[in-house]
Amino acid sequence: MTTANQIRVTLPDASVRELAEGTTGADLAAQIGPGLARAAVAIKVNGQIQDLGRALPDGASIAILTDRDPDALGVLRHSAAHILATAVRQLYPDAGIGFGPAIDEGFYYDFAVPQPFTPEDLEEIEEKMNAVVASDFPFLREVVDRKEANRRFADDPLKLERISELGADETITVYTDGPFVDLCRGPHIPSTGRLKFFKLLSGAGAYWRGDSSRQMLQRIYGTAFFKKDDLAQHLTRMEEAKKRDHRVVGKQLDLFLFHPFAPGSVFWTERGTAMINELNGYLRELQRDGYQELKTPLLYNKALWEISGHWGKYKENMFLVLDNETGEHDFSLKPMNCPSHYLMYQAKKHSYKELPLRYVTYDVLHRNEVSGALSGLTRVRQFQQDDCHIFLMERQIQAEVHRLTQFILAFYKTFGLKATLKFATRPEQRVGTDQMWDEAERSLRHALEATGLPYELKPGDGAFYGPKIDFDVEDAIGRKWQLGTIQLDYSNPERFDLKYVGEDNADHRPVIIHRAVCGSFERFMGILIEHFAGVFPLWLSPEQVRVLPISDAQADAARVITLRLRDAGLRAHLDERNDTLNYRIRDAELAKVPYMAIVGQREAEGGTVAVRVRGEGNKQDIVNVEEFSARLTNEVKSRALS
RNA sequence: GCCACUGUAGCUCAGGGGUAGAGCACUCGAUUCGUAAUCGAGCGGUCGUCAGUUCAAAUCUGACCAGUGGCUCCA
Repeated sequence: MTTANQIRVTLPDASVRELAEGTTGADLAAQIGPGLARAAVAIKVNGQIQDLGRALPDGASIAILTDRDPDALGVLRHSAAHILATAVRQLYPDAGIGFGPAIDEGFYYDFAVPQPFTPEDLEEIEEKMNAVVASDFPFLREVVDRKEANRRFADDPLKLERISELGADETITVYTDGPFVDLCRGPHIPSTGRLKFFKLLSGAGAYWRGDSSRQMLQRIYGTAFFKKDDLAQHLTRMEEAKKRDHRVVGKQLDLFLFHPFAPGSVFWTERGTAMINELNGYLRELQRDGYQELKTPLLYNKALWEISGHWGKYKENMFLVLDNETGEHDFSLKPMNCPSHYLMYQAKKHSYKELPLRYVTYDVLHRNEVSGALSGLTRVRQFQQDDCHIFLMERQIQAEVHRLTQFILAFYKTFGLKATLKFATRPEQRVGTDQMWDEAERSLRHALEATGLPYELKPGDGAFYGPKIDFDVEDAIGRKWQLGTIQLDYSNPERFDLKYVGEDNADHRPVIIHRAVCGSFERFMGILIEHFAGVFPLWLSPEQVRVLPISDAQADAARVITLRLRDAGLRAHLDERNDTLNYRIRDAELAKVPYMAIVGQREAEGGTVAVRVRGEGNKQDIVNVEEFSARLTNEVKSRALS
């Protein structure tokens, strides 16, 4: 039993400590050791992160967070945002204060100011932040009542709006660091001096509350770390990401281009087209068995979209086409394949024996994205999905989801992409009854759990017609991309009155699964370019071999070799330009060509080539042409990563 | 669509109120070369588009178009 004025807390190693009532996290850290006292950033009390300065409650299980704890980084960054606001308020005393959270890669803060911040402003603000850090102001937490909160933020309508939305039972807290007071739930680092390594990165406009009908605030992005090296590494990684940006690499390697006459639509060069065809070929190969590939129209009468519901919900995103006979925009380019597959399904009577019936289509889709949303290959107006719709019976869902999940994960593995699964449930904007959603979510979740794979829950993130499993992949430099999806749909079978004849000779309603693996070829290509930084595996390389005669005397021999490699199905090119061998080797290395076949006097006479492997420098390997060709075709076939 | 920034030869970029410059690429010539840039010469743009200010605009202003970073949205 604890005596009066004593409390007991449990530490992570399960040991129990008796402390004087009123002991704070900082006191406890100091009791345990001076090293910990210095390293402590915040404290976890019953799983909740709190300030070190708060008194510990009796009976709590606690853990002191040091700068090595990932949770502590969020605290640091959130405090960095406050320090940013502190600096901005000193330089711009009238600036309104929006939100300033920690985010994955750093932090931001939104300000209501009459003029956007310039890069020079950011430098000045950063300097001011350094002064705030040097002052080492403590972060002071205060609990205030609503009246007091309104009084303190009387001059800031953004904060007043936020206060007015807080529930009656919510504790209102404010944090003060030196001259700056902010409405904030915390927690924070003990004092501003703990922020050592940070950098402001950019300014940008951002709507208040993320609502495009509200005022535009000026957001400042920055990042912060506990260790100097971590910050340096992060900045280096940003540089690296910039270098492998698919728009840069795509130009260097001559894969695709854009033109102002077709904003948001890709022109694939010969080399880029070769890659797209490889991707598509691989998908076709994987779906040789059990799938039916279809081609369907691109242009549809609006009657179809009225049934599908897109005319109401999605019209702004559709390219409408004028019908000269009616003078109306009665037609539209399809923004998705689903309805065309339903029409194909409807066209015949189906037996339960055919199910699951898998339709796959690579048709071109058009979505009229707002101009500001377009971005390289990742967001375009015209694209191709590897779109598959599966019509099946409810009792087949589990096996099918299992099959699809394995399929998708195996596909990503070919590229060395690691995937994580997310389960997304009903969104606010949706069609269908709650009962239908209960049913759909239960089946999909059950099927997902039966795969035994770990997954993350994303409530409210489902499609408007059903819950889904999303596949996020992580690329070579640790960035995440949402790619594949498995969506369960009980709604469209109703809308389109889809049926199959059961064993009982009666009509039944199938369920639909929507499935994509790449998402879109365009975006997937963008991701692959950045993932591989242009150094593609052989099977995917736009140019697989470059044949280099050492001098004109070997030009004929080299030409014959090139043709033999092409006959073997390899993308081989001859570089017989009148330039030095060194020059042409450099050129091929920069073009990331996986193999160079160099032909000199000796090779021409011996029916061999001197093989140079991309990135491996001068390591001569003299190989018979047939052997070389076979080696490469095998490597292509295996789709090996390197 | 909204906020900001950017838009000069095929590419990367410099310049900047008096009608444009570099490197690479390209063409030609010389060189015929053994594993990451041979030498020389030449071609090439009216400075995103359209207006306006000015004696004079690529340079200043405005609108529009496109791109970039964000917001919104999303494959």
